[in-house]
Amino acid sequence: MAVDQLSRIFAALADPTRRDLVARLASGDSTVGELADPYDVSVQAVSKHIQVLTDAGLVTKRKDAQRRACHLEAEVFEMVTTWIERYRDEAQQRYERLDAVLAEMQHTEGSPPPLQQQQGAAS
Amino acid sequence: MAVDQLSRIFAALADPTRRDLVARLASGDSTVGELADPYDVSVQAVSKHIQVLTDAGLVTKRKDAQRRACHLEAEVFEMVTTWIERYRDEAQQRYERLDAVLAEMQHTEGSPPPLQQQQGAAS
DNA sequence: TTCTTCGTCAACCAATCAGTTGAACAAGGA
DNA sequence: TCCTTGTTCAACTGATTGGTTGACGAAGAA
Repeated sequence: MAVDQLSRIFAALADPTRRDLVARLASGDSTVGELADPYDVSVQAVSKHIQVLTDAGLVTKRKDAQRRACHLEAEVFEMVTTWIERYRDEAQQRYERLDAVLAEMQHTEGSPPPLQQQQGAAS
Repeated sequence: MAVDQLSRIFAALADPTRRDLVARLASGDSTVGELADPYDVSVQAVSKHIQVLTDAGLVTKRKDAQRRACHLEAEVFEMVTTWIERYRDEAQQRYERLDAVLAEMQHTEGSPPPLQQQQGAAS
């Protein structure tokens, strides 16, 4: 495999159609045809999207006559959250070490932090 | 290019080099030159990677003479974890419901479970 | 002033991607 | 058996991406 699984997962979730497929699969397994129905692209295009999700390990398929029942493998999400939380926590701890004023900024989500307060990089 | 921020974040993190940049920025702010140093690609290529991270809102830049101090905006990660946890939890709950359904179906063993019984909140 | 450093912009190239259409295949139903 | 349905495969197209090189602007150093 040329690309690691984490890259495939992120790349798979970077597409809004594929995120929508994941969202719908989270509420129940579906066949390719059912999944393709709401979109105004071809079934083949949706089949490709599902293949991308499958390659990333996010979806598995089960044979059901001619149909393919698609199932969301939600455990794979752990790889993403584990990766993110590692660096988010690291950055957060750096924040807290840096300045108590900055620590308060972390609670006010939504307001962009001013750059000036990040002086003195920890390098 | 009307791509939403969540798509830009996932796309930005889909590249191993960019994830490495994020990892390094998590432990401290750095200039573009410092960030570019370890890789054997051109500075321009790394500058582009940083621009992708900036467009996704993951990195901000602060002017420092000719240098640009890059800073990781770790709060943006919340968008990702929020999205993921929503569907992971949903799938997890469905899985538990499915377990109950399957347990009940073990009376009538012999036929594979039809898809319809795995739908939690479809209709 | 001129030189050097740092970073970005512009143009280009090869590879990948998301979509298309048409064909093939597998399985049930007539 | 043939026909229909569900899905994938193959080939193609246009857009995007990750890389390159060369040139440029901004700012400190000589």
